[in-house]
Amino acid sequence: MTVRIYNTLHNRKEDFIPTEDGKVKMYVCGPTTYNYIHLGNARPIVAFDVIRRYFAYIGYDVTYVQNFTDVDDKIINRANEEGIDPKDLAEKYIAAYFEDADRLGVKRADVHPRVTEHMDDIIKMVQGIIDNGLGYEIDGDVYFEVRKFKGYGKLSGRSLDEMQSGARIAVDEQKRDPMDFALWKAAKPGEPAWESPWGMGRPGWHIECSAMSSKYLGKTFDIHGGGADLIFPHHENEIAQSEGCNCCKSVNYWIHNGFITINSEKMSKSLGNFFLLRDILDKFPGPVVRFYLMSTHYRSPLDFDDKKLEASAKSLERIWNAYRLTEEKLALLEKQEGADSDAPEKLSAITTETRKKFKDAMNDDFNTSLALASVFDLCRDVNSIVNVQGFSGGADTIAALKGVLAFFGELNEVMNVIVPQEEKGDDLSNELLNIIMAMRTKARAAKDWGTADYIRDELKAIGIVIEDAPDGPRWKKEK
RNA sequence: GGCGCUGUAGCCAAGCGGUAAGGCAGAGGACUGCAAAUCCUUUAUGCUCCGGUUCAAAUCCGGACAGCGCCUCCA
Repeated sequence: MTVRIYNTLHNRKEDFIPTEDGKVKMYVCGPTTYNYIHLGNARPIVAFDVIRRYFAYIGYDVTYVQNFTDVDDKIINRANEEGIDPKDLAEKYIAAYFEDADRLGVKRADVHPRVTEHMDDIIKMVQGIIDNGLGYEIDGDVYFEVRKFKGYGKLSGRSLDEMQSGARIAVDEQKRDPMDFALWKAAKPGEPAWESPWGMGRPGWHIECSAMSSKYLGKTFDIHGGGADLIFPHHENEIAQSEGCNCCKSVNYWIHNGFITINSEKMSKSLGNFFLLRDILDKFPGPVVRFYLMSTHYRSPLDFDDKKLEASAKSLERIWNAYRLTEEKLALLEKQEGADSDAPEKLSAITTETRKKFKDAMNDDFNTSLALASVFDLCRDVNSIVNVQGFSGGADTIAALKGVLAFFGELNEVMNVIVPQEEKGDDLSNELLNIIMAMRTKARAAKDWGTADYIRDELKAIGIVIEDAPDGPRWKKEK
């Protein structure tokens, strides 16, 4: 079965057909690095991380490019406020971006190009647009002439005339049309500037993505992603630039994620109702936040509050418990002799079925919510097989349990939250805990419930949870 | 004003014409010294409302109501 993708260009789901067999070339708009990223920024980062991981999982060779906008009005303003060099400011927040993304389990892109390192490519593209008769220069500024580009508006589904009637844009007198946008801006005093055929200046906002995507992925590539608020004008303009310069279709599939909302209102920097990702990550582990972001389809709005993250934490715990239970059962069985039952066949049937459901869900426009439902089904089935009283087994059962753990690992390649991260402490504290657990076991044997419960309560207070499982007591760290 | 999205149980959320997945919370039961974890059972004659098409609609069409987004920097 092929992957189906909701393509903003045609407002419908379409079969994914790569430009080159077996390969996926995708570009996602990255952050403007003038601040720490907020939760809303995290959504596309995770959504497209999952998409890219999924393509790799089903055998595609994926090239993933995500840019950093490191020259921009906001960066310059902010740097001026702080009295530092814009370059240093951008570097600081790029480093912070990677810290945040790492905590969310996001894989690095194959290339993270920066605007400041691609001035030649950008200038070349602006020149190409001018040479094709779609750009014009006035006093060091270069504009794209939208009226000259047939098909302007095809992504956002608007016509120039409709937009102008209700537009709230200030008309710049020197532009030929109010909708014309800047490809190159003449330098103002005190701003970073680069040499160009039109004098010192810097790129407009949109041209960077056109220049860098075609440089790394080719003139025509498969997937371009970003937030839904980028559809217009950013992505519309990208199409105009890329196709206006290269004279061929630039992107086959446009994918846009929905917004994170607070009380049903869009979370955004301009509204001021945003939460910094790192602040949330200080309250909830990365995998919990990642799971929360994947629990809703990427195109739907996702409302945020702490309660939802708490529910996500509990849901995730359920998956992790199933994994641990299997792990412990396996360890137990490896130490004792036993005979195989029908467990191996059942376990293998379950993984086969789950793998199919998981893929079907993901193939249908990356339906992570449905895909996770199949994982929960898997957990329930595995738990019920493994947790029966007196469950034992021989070589086949042991192999099947190993297979289940491997399957969790397989799913983890895509979701990256299925397998619990190792949370054991250092050797010394593990040894001490084992001694304490042994003391408690003695107390319980002597029916000294007071001591046993005291130990359990005190450990709970420092984040160690004791469970007296049928196979014996075990401990784990909370969350 | 133009374009577009959304409305499913207490909460979150799948579903895209064939008779309501999954998670959280709740109830009952098994297991347990008590818990925890786990399992079993249970929780929407109904999917904002009103019409229509169809043998069949949460799903398609029309209308109403409510909420939201883009059209301006924004993921």
